[in-house]
Amino acid sequence: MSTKKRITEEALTLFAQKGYKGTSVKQIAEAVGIKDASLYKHFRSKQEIFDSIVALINEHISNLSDTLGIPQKENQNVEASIFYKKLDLDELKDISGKVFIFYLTDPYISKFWRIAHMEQYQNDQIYGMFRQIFMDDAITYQTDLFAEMMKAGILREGNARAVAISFYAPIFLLLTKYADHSDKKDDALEILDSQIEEFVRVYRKADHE
Amino acid sequence: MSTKKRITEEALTLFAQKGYKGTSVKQIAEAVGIKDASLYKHFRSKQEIFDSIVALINEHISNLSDTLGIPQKENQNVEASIFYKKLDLDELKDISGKVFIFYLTDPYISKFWRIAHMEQYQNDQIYGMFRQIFMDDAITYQTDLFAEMMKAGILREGNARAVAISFYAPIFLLLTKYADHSDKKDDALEILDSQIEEFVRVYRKADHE
DNA sequence: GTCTATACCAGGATAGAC
DNA sequence: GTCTATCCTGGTATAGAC
Repeated sequence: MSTKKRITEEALTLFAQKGYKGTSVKQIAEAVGIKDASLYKHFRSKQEIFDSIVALINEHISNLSDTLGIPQKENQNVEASIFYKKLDLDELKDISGKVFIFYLTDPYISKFWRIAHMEQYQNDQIYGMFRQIFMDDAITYQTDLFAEMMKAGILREGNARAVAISFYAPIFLLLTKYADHSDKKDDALEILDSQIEEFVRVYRKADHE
Repeated sequence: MSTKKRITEEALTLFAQKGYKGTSVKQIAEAVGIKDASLYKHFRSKQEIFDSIVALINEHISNLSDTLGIPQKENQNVEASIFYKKLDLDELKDISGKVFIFYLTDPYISKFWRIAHMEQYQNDQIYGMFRQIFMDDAITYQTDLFAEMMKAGILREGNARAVAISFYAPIFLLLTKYADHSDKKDDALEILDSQIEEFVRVYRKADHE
């Protein structure tokens, strides 16, 4: 791996542990195995290292949405997605658990989550990314999904957005609670399962039981 | 107000804006209207100022639970609380809105929320306080409340804890989203209302409609 | 209990040799 | 592209006069 890339990766780890201000360029350089002065041949400033992290995470997340088959942009055509058409409640349960565990254990996502929380009030860019990905996009996606499922007669009729928030908010809370404790992810999964069971119990249409 | 108290208050404001590392003792002193050196007659270190903030918030929150009539400790006797016995779903809606707005606008709570998010990975104490108050205690409280309401026949039978998380998690998500935007609190309230309406629609027992 | 002056150090960044 | 040496700034904290 190029030295430049290694600097970005090590900085990501350190910023996620101790925050931007809590990490010195010397520490980053040490982690890479060079002197701090050498680092300035690759980046012009500490801020520029941070910016490269933002770019790295953006890139990583773009790749993810391809892999997971989950649309990232809100203007994406929901009806066109195969994903939606065939998804029933059991699949919902299954895929939620997988996405949850993924978010909890993926090294980029979990570090991004930590940095976003620490730097949200100092850095508009990371704050915006966090809100878009983990709040706005996630809720929009679930809303569209549930609206489709209501149309398809899988889900009880209702306010799709409110239902989506009811479904997603517990996942968000669990991510907040366990983002830094992936060792306790079994506890988190147990709670998640009972949440989804409760959701299915309440929202599944009678004729699908 | 004593100078010592004023230092704590100004530091609370500044730490909530720019974080612990992002705030210098000079800035705190300026906000108070004294020189930074004078500050050391009241506190022996910057860390000690931070500790006084933790104490201040703890005190404030203790006072709150008296005012709001909401038990803070999990070992408190739930059945004994008058609050529980007479609460029906309309009251739930009403009190949730009030507590939500309070959390969003109370200067101590909102600043505590911000500091807790920024310093959670550097400071075990504030991290623990945040989790206890906004996660564990809140959920325990709601769980006991809903269990009582199920017994009383107000709420549909079910997994009280899962129902509690379904109810509380959207509030938590909204607090996260709007903690620093109390100007947009009307937007937040609107979403909150539709969440509670959806909750009531689903969980209210038929004979109570 | 407030001030001025100052010690001390760490962090970000640059210069220039190799 | 890495190193050593160095600069500069700003932050925490202390000393001592008033």
